[in-house]
Amino acid sequence: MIEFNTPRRGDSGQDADRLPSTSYAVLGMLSFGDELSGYQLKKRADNLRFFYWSPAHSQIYAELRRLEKLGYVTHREVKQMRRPDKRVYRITSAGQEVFETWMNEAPVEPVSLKHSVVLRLFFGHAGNPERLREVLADYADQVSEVIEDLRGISEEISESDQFFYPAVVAEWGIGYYEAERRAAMTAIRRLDDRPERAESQAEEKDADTA
Amino acid sequence: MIEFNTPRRGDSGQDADRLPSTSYAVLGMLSFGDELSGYQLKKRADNLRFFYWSPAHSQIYAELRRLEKLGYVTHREVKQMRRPDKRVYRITSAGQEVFETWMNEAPVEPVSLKHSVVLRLFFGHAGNPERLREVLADYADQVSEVIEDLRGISEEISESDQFFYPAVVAEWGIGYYEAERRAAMTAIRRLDDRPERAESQAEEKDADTA
DNA sequence: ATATGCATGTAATGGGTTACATGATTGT
DNA sequence: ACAATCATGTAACCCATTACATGCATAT
Repeated sequence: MIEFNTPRRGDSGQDADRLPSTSYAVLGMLSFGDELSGYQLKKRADNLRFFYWSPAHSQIYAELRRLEKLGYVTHREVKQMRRPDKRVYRITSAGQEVFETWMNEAPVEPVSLKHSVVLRLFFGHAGNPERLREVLADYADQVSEVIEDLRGISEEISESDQFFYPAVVAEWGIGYYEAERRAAMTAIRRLDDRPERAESQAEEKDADTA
Repeated sequence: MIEFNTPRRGDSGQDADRLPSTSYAVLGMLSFGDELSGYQLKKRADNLRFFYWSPAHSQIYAELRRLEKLGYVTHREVKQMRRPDKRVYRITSAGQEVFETWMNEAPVEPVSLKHSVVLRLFFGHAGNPERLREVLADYADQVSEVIEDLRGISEEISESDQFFYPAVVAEWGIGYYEAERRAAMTAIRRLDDRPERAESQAEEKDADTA
């Protein structure tokens, strides 16, 4: 019988597709066609930080080596006087192809998020309520700054059609962070409005009511 | 001379604080005081999935072993007839302490998110616009389902004061996912409204306009 | 019968970070 | 003079996932 013995990666040396998303992020940044060094790539990756975590520079270099081995990028040594040489990378047509395939065919994955502030809110019973309010307020402030940054970026880029997609993303980001700010503030209000079960005499912890 | 030779992890066998956030998630789930098996813990962790990724079960078991070695949890073997024994874990007072310290003292970190749909939107130039619209619509649908789930959970728990904090988190989640839905739909509208730069004659790709 | 849920774990591998390393240039 | 920026890379580690492994019980 012809049995499909679970075609998993590692079968034949180098497994064609199924790259980690970081690879696609790097490929994507090169998909505009210009040549970029690892250093520049890292800086560009930081622009994605609003909706995608930014890998460490060492990771970018590792990624580039991998992509080159797969034939998706090539590099060229650029000699510079009075500066260390740079190695600029360019996407190959094979790279363009796999990137487009990913764009069009990859399944729609849910966001993966690690929201440590909300995690702390969830476990609010175990902490100091005052401090929790501070944490939330602090978070709301941080978010406000991000919104300002995004508004700035949005204005800069929404003129030119060249940045059409990034502009749409910036708008998305603004909506997202505004929702975060609202949520944090609503949460604070909920904490304030809570009918406290020992208002004045406090000390619910290690007190009599064990 | 008393020199602080960079107290980094790995110095003295087991490094007091600075646990990964997953440890705190596990500790938090045990901070209610009940005994839980690794299996139950995994299921509880899945409830955090709306705002915190859920680790693999093997990771939970590994985490429990680590926490036990640190003295933050203890386990007890529970014999069951006609069923494999279970090992239930309980938080220790040392564990409660470090957890509370984390709750009150940990710095307010920004969310770390990997939004692959937005990543694809950002690189929209490299894909099929029709397909991108589909992806966005698909995402909006998935988000709608999450919202329904959250609404259900919210109604269930918002009665009892016992689930005060989780209820606040559920509300936050609803606000967040509603913003996501709106953002996805706004993005679709932007794509639709875009003044297409070659509407009828198409073929901007590998055509003459190189 | 077969699948699904309960329950626990190990092995292999991978993705990623932090710290270590080096070295020149430009700005303060 | 010192710090910051450009630029590239390695080593050590660790967090985490996937797959492998086992085995009983209940529901379909």
